[in-house]
Amino acid sequence: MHLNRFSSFLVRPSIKTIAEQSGVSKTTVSFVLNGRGNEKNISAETQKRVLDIAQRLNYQPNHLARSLSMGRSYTIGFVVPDISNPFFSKIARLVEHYAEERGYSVMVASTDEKPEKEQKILTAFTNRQIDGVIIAPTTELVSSKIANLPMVNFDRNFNDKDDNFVTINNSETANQLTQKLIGKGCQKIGLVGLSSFLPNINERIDGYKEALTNNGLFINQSLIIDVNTNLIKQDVESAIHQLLKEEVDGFLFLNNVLAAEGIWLVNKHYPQLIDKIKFASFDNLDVFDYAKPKVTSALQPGDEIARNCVEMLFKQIEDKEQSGSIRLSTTIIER
Amino acid sequence: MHLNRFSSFLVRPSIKTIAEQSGVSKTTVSFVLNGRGNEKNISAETQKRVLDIAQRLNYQPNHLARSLSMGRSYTIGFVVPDISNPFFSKIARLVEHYAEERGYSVMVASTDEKPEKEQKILTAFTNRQIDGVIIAPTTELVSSKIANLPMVNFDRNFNDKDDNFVTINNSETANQLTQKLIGKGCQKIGLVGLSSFLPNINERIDGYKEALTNNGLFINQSLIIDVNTNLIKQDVESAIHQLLKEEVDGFLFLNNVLAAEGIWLVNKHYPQLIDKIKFASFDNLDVFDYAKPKVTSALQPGDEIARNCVEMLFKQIEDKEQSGSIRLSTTIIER
DNA sequence: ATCTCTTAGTAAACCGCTTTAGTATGTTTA
DNA sequence: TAAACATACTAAAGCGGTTTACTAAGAGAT
Repeated sequence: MHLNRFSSFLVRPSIKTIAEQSGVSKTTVSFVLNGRGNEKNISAETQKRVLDIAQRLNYQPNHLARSLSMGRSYTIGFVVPDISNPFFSKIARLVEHYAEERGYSVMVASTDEKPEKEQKILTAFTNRQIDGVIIAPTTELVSSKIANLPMVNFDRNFNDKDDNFVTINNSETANQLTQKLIGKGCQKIGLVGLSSFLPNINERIDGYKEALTNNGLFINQSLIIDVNTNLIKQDVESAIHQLLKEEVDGFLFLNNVLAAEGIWLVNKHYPQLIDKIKFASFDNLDVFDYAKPKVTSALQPGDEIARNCVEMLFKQIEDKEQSGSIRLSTTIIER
Repeated sequence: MHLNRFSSFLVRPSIKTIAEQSGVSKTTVSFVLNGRGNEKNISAETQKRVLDIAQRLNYQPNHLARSLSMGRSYTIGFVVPDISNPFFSKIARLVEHYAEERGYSVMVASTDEKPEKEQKILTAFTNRQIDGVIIAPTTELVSSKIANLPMVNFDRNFNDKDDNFVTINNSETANQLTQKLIGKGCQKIGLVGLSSFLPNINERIDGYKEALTNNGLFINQSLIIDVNTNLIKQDVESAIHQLLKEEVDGFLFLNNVLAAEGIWLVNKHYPQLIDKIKFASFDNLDVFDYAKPKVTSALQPGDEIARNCVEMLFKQIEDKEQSGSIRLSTTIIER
């Protein structure tokens, strides 16, 4: 055994310490501290004695030992492509909040949209015995499914079965955003998306196409651009140039990162066009509130997403019950 | 013992399983799997046999058991006021990255600037036996210091001794930002800050005052406003009204949240003034790049902050060595 | 022929908790 | 007056690892 960091001058009290000092067995101490004293017929005096001593020693349970013994760590994982993306960090905050309410802690990690990194993270987390994971996956997660880890997907999903999945009405939202642009007079709308192999992104593209068709506009494949996640800066830049060469009069960005980057580039390279072109974006950003140009955006219900994810996960962990999928509505913010 | 989630149909192999299947003791398996086979005189054949079987069974170590035994969890905590604040979430991402490089996982939590919540989080984390914590504290953390948990402070610090602390040159940066505003013709600069009991905030205020004095401008206390963290929206709104009543021609915001809120409000209530007033903000926001009005901001070196925090923490954890404080430089981005 | 070294391992304690299957004593009930 | 029951507790195994202190067998040195 290694020395732990307390042993040199201060030993963290364990239930053994309490047991010795109160003259009862470890078993009794464990029962009392877990509030099972009455159920287990421990007399009131003994219970009081144990509790007093625990308090006096400022006893804190070793959660690791507890977890090892119970096969439950009361810790969940939150795995996303990039925790510094405001969309994800807002949800992280809320997940943390709802998890804490139930005594769970949260480990986070970013996958960078890389399947190998995702796999590594999931392995590290399951080895740490997390009880479940909330994830915006980058790939199919087959091997973790096999390991039978309770899991809730959000934002995207690769399973054929729409199990344990929290998402938004992607195609409808894209349809509405496109409709707004058309309503503002746009006739030629460029779409800047990414990772079009992601189901949620595909739905967004479908919504966009639907809106065009409904309004008698052409679907022009050269106006639909798929950016490489690993080359966002460069790819968005060439997308902007290309689309403006095609003389688009509106942009639909499929997420906040693309929108922020794209708008910045239009500002930089084509300031004369900035007032003539309309912008719409999936995901809201706080700054859209005051920044120019005005951007029409789709606000995802972060709080509901987080709450549903946590609830679904706990349903799996605690009740061994699977959930179906939930599709939440976005709020279109017109500016 | 509870059944763990595998037991119904699939038992996770343990070193015991490997030991049985390879006909050696648990001890030997442990040595081999930890790469100490040669050191411990385990023959090459035995090592190969053990490793092969481990691989075939797809053995994954139970990190909890390991941690319990070793008194080390290879997990650290990252505790900030609000993980959804981009300043913190960016650092979180980097901390996660540097921690992962060394095989550590990261638990995060938000304190909401509330000391009781901070204390609860720290208790939950230490009970989970984290090896150390990187924290932007809201209070003095006396009790955790007593528990002897390796800890690195960043952004702010309440200890008299400047130990294990990563920060930026607050007063110099505030001075420079103020100077920039003056250089743009401002004569009456309103300061919107918060939590002025925080040492780092105080330094920023000092820098602001210094710049005024150096330029022969008056320090007017009624232009220095302290916002209540729990009432940011309301307080910033009244601050803006009050300062504009005083006819300020420049704003210095002491962090990104205040800046975003303040600029939005000026835009909303005083659009006619937006081009006449100059804005400067501590912390950069991506949107400052393209948003109007132009904001001069101080970019904190997130990567260096994160790297230094992680390094300092590991110095404490692994080498039992304390570090002094590091003060990093910001980059002023003029717009 | 004995002593010492090296090689190749292993038994068992331990980390701190939970839980099962008891025990011992007194109290009812038939 | 023995059997059944309730009360108040406990010993010990187990979770899955790590580590210390040994053992047993063969090789080399004296």
